[in-house]
Parts: sequence; C-alpha cells; structure tokens
Amino acid sequence: MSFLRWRRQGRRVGVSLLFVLVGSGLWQYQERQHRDDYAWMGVPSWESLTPTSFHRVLRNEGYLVGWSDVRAGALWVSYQVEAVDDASIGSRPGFKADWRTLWPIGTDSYSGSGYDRGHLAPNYAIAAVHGRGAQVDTFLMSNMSPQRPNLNRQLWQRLEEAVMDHFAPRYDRLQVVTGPIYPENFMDNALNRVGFVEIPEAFYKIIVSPHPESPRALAFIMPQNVQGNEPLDDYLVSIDEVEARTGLDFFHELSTTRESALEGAVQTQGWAIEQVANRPGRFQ
DNA sequence: TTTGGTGT
Repeated sequence: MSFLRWRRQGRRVGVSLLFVLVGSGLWQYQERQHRDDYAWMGVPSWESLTPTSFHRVLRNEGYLVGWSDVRAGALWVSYQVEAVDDASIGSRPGFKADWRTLWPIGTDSYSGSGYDRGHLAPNYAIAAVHGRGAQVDTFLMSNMSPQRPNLNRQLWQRLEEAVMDHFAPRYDRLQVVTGPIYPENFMDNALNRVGFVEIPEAFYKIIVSPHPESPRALAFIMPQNVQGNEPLDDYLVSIDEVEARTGLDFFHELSTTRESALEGAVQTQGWAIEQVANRPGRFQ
C-alpha cells in the first residue's frame, strides 16, 4: 500500500470516527432529554447493584419502563400527567407482545392463571394526556404485571381514577412512578410465575407534585389480596418505605436535604385525600 | 365505562 493511499484511508477512518462520536453524542443528548421529560429528578436507580434490581430502560411514547430480565417484569414505570378538559379517549387497543423483553411473553400468557394483565402505566391517563400512540404503547405486555382481579379492577382502579380526577387538577403537573413489589428473599418467590413473569406480592405508586422549591409527594403500597373497597389512605407509606421494599432509589438527583424531606415521612397536606379515599370504584 | 377475563 502506498503512503498516499494509507493516508487517505486514515482520513476516512478519522471521518467515520468523528461521525460515530457526534452521532452517539447526539443520541445520548436526546436520550437524556427524553428521560428528563418523563422522569423528574432522574429515572429510578438501584441502591445497590444486585441481579434483582438491575434493569434496562425501555422507551415508549408517553412513559418509560425499567425492565428486569431476572423478574421478567418491569420494576418501575415513569410518566407525567396533567388535568385534561376532554375525558374521552379512543377504544382499547389490543394487547401486544414486546420483543425488546427477549422473554416470549404473549398476549395469552396470563390466561387461566387467575391473574389480570394489570397495566402499570395506565391506559386512560396516558391516552388522555399523551394521545393515541402512547395509549397503544400501554398495551405492550412489558407494561403488564400479574394483578389479582379485586386489586386491579377495584382498589387500584380507584387510585388511578383519583390521580386524574382529583390529584392532577390540584396541581399543574404530576410525576408518577409505579411498579411491583416482590418478597424480600428472591428464592422464596423465584418459581411463583405466570408463564415467565414473576408474580409480585404488592404494588406501589408514587405521585409527586414536582414544584422546584417545595415538591410534595404521596406514596402507596397495596397488596395483592384486597377486597377492593378499602379506603385509599389505609395504604399510604413514605417513599423511604417504597425504597426499602423495592431496593430502588427514587428522584436521586434531588439534593440530600430535599430528598430526605420529601421521602422520609407520610405528608398528606395539600392533597385532600380524604375527599377521594372512599369514592367507590366503577366496576363493582 | 378511566378495569379486566371468559367463551364464542
């Protein structure tokens, strides 16, 4: 190879490298922007890196998913909502498999199990706020978690309705993080699955009014076995409690003082939860 | 039906 040709090739490699660097820089920038739009103060991270807390972030229209390959389920979903004027949404799209999970989780994987395909990012709220494309994405099987019918159709539904009809109108915008809770010892529950999907023992939902100066938050943990007509405020917990049960660290970009103020205790002032705590469900 | 499954 002549010296000139070698130099030309070198330049080509240099240009290609430049493209890769600029391209991946842009991609990372956009990824960062996207995450900021959907996850106030950072996507949930693990408090210590264990096989059960490791997750990959799946991007969808309207919400993000933290997917665990070990659980074959989501550890969290993150999205934002605001009050909407028009309550009507499109009809329910069909459930869809999600090839990104690698696990073969089909739309019929839950049938006959006694568990519902419970939405983590909810159909109604995502559709009403983020549109039809986002609504379709909520029916990905990666957004489903095995949920007992009495929880999914009643207590959990009442909580999701309270988010849109009662909490969202009180503030400009809400950040919601929600997901499953598994037994403390992985081996105790490792084989308790619907198909490949591990069955949680409870679910959490964190609702934040992301005011820069004085953020406010509510957190709930609801177990699988409920009647469905219980008062919502029976299930209030601190965010610290959710972190202890999940091994996740929420809103880690907050300063230490802000984080402990927001997460250390149950603080219901401003939410008027007593007005919705006993509102009946739509599907008795 | 702002949630779903079952059976056709």
